[in-house]
Amino acid sequence: MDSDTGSIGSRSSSPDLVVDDAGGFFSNKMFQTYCKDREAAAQAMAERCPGGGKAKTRSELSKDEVQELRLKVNSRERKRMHDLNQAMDGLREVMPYAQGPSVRKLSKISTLLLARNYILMLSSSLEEMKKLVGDVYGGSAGIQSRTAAHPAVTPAGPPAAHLPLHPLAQSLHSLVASAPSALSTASTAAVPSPHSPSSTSFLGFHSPVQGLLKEPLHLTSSYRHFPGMPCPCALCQPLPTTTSTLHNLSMTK
DNA sequence: TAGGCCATCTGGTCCT
DNA sequence: AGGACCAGATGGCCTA
Repeated sequence: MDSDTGSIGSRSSSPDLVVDDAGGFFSNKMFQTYCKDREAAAQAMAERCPGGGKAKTRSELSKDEVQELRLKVNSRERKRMHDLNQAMDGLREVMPYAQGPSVRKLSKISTLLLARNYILMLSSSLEEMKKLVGDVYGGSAGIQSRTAAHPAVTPAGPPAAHLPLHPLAQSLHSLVASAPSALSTASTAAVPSPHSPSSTSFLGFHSPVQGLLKEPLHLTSSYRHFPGMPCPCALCQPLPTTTSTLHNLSMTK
């Protein structure tokens, strides 16, 4: 009857979720108020004739069969939403946003906006990095010879991953300090996120073409950048990288 | 208490 | 026909 064996709702505060015998998820109160007896009848019927027998049109279905069908559809929809929430959690995990028991989870809309902005910021940073690398290597001959040696790299420069981290971090720091504000200044258009105030530092900036790199980047107080000191912030880690470093960053409300 | 966020149910639509 | 997807409705929980 119920194929929903997915995870429990991702909502951090879902105290009234219970798992029924069939693996379905119901709110306690909804479960109580939502025709418990009818569900039992549907389950009993499902047990009696699990195969369903000959197909009937919907108008031919009995009340119990309609109810059973309804429960089945509900279960599928529930599973679909749980899968969606799982994907959303996966997205949250790779976001440069503090995670932990003391930190409220990003809302869905905040997660999506943050993800978009983060991607835009990374793209912008990558472009800037390419320019800087091009400047470092200077003459076109050098670049051409290197490019020939590494056919996969773009003429703009070798992949960032091939460079030592430190210069990269320095470049990023200078980039970050000099301008951008992809991550800051939540515009009035930003979705209000009262439950995750820190997220606003990443929300609401305009497209990189228009708004990126125009205002100082307001890193959270957790991301202090000191000259010569290794920096744990997300921006200073080689990309792509594991997200564990991001996970360890904690920002309390 | 209002507002935000969420899970769930439900009916409709589209696709296979 | 069945399933996936979507959007609206509803009600619960939490916070300012």
